[in-house]
Amino acid sequence: MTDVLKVTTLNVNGLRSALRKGLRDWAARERPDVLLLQEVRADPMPGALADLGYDSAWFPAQKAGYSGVAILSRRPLTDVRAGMPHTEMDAEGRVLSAVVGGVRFVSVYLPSGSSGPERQGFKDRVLLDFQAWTDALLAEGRPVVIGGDYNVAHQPIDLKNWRSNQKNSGFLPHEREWMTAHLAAGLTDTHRACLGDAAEYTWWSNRANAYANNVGWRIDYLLASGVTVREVRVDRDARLSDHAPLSGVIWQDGQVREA
Amino acid sequence: MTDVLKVTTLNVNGLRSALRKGLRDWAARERPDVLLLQEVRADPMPGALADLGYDSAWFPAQKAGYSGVAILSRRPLTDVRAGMPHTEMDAEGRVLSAVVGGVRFVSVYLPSGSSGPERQGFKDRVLLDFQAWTDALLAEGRPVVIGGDYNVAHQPIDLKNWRSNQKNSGFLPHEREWMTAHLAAGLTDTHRACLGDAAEYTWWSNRANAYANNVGWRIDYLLASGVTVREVRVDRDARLSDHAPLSGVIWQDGQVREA
DNA sequence: CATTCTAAG
DNA sequence: CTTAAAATG
Repeated sequence: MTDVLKVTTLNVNGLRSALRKGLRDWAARERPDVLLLQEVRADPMPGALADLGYDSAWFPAQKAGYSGVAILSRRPLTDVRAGMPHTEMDAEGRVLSAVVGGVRFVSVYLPSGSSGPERQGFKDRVLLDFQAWTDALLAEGRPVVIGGDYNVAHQPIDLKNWRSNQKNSGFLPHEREWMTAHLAAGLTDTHRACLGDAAEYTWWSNRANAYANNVGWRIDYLLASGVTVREVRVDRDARLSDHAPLSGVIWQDGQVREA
Repeated sequence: MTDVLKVTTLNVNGLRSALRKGLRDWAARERPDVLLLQEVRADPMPGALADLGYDSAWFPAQKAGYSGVAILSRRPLTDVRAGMPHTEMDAEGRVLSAVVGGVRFVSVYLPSGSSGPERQGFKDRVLLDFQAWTDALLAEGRPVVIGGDYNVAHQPIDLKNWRSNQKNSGFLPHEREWMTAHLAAGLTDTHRACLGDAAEYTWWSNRANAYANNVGWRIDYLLASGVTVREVRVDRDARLSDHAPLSGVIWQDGQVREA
C-alpha cells in the first residue's frame, strides 16, 4: 500500500436523518476512505453510500431505532468483528472493527450516563471492559485506529463549561482518569497531537442555543496506535447531526512520503 | 335572536396540526359562529382562537394526544354537557354539547372500527347507545344541530369505491342501516337536503394519493332537527387536516328572512 | 431540542 | 401517510 488512508468518525444521530441533512454530498466531497459511524439508529443500510464505492459492515442494537455502529470503506474491508464481547454492551450495538489497508479500524459508541445512575453504572462497567478489550487488541501488534463517541471529555479545555460540569456525566473525575489511562495504554489522541491546545468541540446539545454559542464538548475521538494521523480536523460547519465529523489522514509508521 | 348562525364541523386530526396548517386564517376568513371540532388530540386550548372572539368548551380523552372534541362559539355558550354518559366512550372524549342561540349544538366523534374487531365491537355498541342518547336529546324539544365525524358512509354515493368497501368498517351493511335509522329518528342530513345527490366527500385517506384522485368518503355530517340548514358546503380546498370543513347556515324554523 | 418508534386512524 | 407521545440522548 502506497496511498494514505483518509478516515472520518461521526456520530450521525440517526443515519436516515444525516442522509436527509446531506451526508451523501458531504461524503462525495470529502471522500474519506473509511467512515466510522455511531448512533446509526436504523437497520443496516448497505445501499446508503454504495454508489460512492463504499462497502460496509454494520452492528445494530437489538432494539430498533437505538444506538448501532457501522464502518464504511472504499477499500476492501476484512476480518470484521462485531462486539467486545460483552453481553449488555453488544445488545446495544456499540463496537465494531475491521481491517482496511493493514490497519484495524474500530467504530465505538460508549454509553451516555446522563439519563441516570443506572446508565452511569452501565457506562462505568463498560469503560473497564472496553479498556481490557483495547489492551488485548493493541497486544495483537497490528496498527489500530479507534474512532468514536466516548461520551467523555478529557480535560477542562475539552468543554466550554468545565467548572459547572464537574459533577455531570461525561466530565466526572473517574471518567477523566479513565481516559488518561486509556491513552496511556498506548493510544495517541490524534486531535491534540495534531492541533495542539486549541479549544475545539465535536458535540453541541440541541437545547438552548448551544451550537450558535459554541457551548460544546469534545467527546468524539480519533485515537491511534502504530500509525501517525495527520491533518486532523473537526468539520464544525457540516451540520449532519449534533456531532461534527472528525477526520484525519493516516500514514503507516515508516511510510515514506512520495513526491 | 334575529341573526342566522353559521356553523362548521371539522375533524382537525390534531388541533395543533390544523393550526399550523392555517385554521386560524381560515376561521378569520369564514367566521363561523359555532365551530364543532373532533379529534383535537390535545389538552384544552382555550386561547387557540380566543382573539377571534371565540369562547370554547372542551372534552379531551383521558389518554393524552388521543381523540377529544370541542365547541368554539362567538356567541355565549350555555348548558355545556360533556359525555353521553357512557363509560368507555366518555373516557375517549367523543361527545360534547352546548346551547348557542337557542339551539343545542353537538360535536361528536364516533369511533373508527378499522383497526380491528375489538374496536368494531366498541363502535357497534357506541352506535346503539348514541342513538338512545340522541332520541332522549330530541325528546327535549329544543332545536338540535349535530356536527361530527360518524365514521360511517351512508349510501353508495357517499364514497368513491363503494363496491370494494362493502366488507370494510365504515360501509358495513349494519352501519348503513344504523345511519338510516338515525336519520329516521328525526334528523335531517342537511348536506343531502341542500346539495342533492352530487358525490362530495369529507375525508380522504393520507395514503396513496387519495386526495389528488378524489378517492374519498363522506363520513362527516351536519344533522338538524327543528331548524333548517342552508348554504351547506364542503370546503375541499381548505387542507386543514385529512377531513374537509363542512359548513352551513342555520335558520330557526319560523324565522323570517329580513330585508 | 431532535430523533426514532409506537399506537392510532 | 400522518399525528402525537414515549424513550433516549
